[in-house]
Amino acid sequence: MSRKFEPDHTDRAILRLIQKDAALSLADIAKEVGLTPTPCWKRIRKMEQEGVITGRVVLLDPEKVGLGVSVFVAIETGDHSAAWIERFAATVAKLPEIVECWRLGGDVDYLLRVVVPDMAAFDTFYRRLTADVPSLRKVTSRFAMERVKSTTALPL
Amino acid sequence: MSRKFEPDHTDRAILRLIQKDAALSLADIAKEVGLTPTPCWKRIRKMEQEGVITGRVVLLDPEKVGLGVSVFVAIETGDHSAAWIERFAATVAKLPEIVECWRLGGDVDYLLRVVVPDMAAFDTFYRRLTADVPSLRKVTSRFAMERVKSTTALPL
DNA sequence: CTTTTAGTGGAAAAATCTTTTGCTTGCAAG
DNA sequence: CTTGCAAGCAAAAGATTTTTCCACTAAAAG
Repeated sequence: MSRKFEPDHTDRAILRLIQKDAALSLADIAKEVGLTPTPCWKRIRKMEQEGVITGRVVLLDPEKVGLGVSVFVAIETGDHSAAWIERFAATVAKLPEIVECWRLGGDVDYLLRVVVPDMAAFDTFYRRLTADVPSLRKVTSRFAMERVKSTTALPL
Repeated sequence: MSRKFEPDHTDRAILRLIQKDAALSLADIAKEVGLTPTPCWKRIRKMEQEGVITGRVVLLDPEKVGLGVSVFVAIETGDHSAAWIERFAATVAKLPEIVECWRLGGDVDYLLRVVVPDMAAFDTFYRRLTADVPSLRKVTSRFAMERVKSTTALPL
């Protein structure tokens, strides 16, 4: 499952470009990587089919849409059963404020990033989370003061 | 600076759609939100000009391109001077493995997410980071075992 | 040595999508 | 009233994407 794809130099050049700006026309991409639009398009289509490219999305300015508050929530659970994990995953999937959830190794079991309009909304979220998920041993919330860097572009 | 934009119901519907799939044609978006392509296009262009939409990007499967390891690095600094902060920010901007960097309130000063191919690469990164940045009081690295959820779509 | 086949690229045509233009309507300020 | 936006629609114009078909190369097969 999920066999690796071996992008060559040109594939990587294409990916580097469209990871930063997916609005580039094929003609522009082609010129940049030294090809014509057709082979460029074939490479991109192939990478989409192979699942290397998982999607094209629009990014928003959180402040501008009134969602300027990001909170990191570190969770330690007291229950590591499969049933608990499943339930937790379901809750995470259900709550749209949770934009990221990682299972970690070490002292912290899960790390979430939660996006809300303000502190009051976070409180509402927090109550819902702790009400929905049983056996939370320790929950630590840290508020983001500043987004120093944030990119969706992987270091290719 | 960065005045807020007040998207109406239709704007929000458009944003919800293209946050998930920016490859949708105007005709599809228009049909979905109950408009024709032209006003749809005008709304999108306006939101781009206003800075609500900050970009269009392609997302990749990290595993497929051999960047399956994400590490969260929590940093506590011993120096809170403006000079240190500036230097730290410069280093963060320079290192492409750092895909996210947040300044937090509370015990942890900064939280980074670092993307690398494997543990060895993380070690290389870690040495470079600690060599480049002075006055790090405490650095805690936590490895991601599983990406339970990860979306670029804000909860509109 | 050929011959074949798979892989990669290119030019041009076809199909589709984006962007512009011009017109219409509704509504509110004067 | 009527003037002046603001928002939407349809159709035309302009680009871009996608297809089709062909050429070239290198490596495997005969």
